[in-house]
Amino acid sequence: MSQTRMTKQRAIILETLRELRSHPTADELYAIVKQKLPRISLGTVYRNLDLLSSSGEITLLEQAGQQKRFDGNTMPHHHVRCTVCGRVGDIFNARATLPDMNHLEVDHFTIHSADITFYVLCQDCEGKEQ
Amino acid sequence: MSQTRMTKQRAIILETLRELRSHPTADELYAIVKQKLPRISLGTVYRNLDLLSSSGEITLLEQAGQQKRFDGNTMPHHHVRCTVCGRVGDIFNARATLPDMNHLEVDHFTIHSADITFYVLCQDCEGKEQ
DNA sequence: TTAATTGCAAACGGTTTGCAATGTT
DNA sequence: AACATTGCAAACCGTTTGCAATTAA
Repeated sequence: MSQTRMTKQRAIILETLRELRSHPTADELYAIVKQKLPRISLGTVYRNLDLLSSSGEITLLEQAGQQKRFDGNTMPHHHVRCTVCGRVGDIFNARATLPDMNHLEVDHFTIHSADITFYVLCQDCEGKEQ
Repeated sequence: MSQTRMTKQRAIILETLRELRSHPTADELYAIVKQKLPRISLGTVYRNLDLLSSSGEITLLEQAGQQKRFDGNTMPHHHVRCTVCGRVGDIFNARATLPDMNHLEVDHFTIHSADITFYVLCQDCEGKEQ
């Protein structure tokens, strides 16, 4: 189990991200942080974002950055996605009652569509855990 | 407005994806399609998946493949994402009543967490439409 | 015949990584 | 002193694209 050390870079990355209302990409955050630490590198930003999201101090949105996946079934349905291997399954008959999310008004936005993804640990990956 | 032509490649890609229960990545689909059309290229698979999802015949899951975005706020909340520019906003107080999706049982899966993303056209992008 | 589509290979862009130097504990 | 972290640059990998040849309409 390796220790983690609080570097100036890590502190400023975390502080900057917390202050922002936006949900920046790594390079957007890099541009902002660079104003305070002109010598910081993009690699350091990536490494810290990685570390901070593993420890739960920040969140990586919607599994973005993963490979594209395609679905031949265009009927409206939801998905389960394994947090370990990334595989995706369908949810047609949710036992839980889910509202119809389409054409809903949420805050001041008119929703075009909604995507609900349930994150689970699939049986294969559960078997491989120790 | 350009015509679209039904090529053997396009037909087999669509047919193969529809038959599959999985939600394959482009390279997984390529490997399967290649058994029927040994000379097909990965580029053709990408081009057709792109075309078929623009026309609504298939679906691209969860905006996967886009850049990673990070959120400094770890309080549970949902998101709106602009389908054009990709920018993401927070939904803390949905007017609509949304169920608590965490620690729910859906089908035979135990849900660890759920991510609801509402897809909208943001005001900036709405202004730029003709 | 026209122009959409293909296979190929090179380019692209976001992310990761190896390494020697630096900084935290 | 030990070793986690950094800056830098190169590598990586999924995806896109330019081009000449092919093929659907």
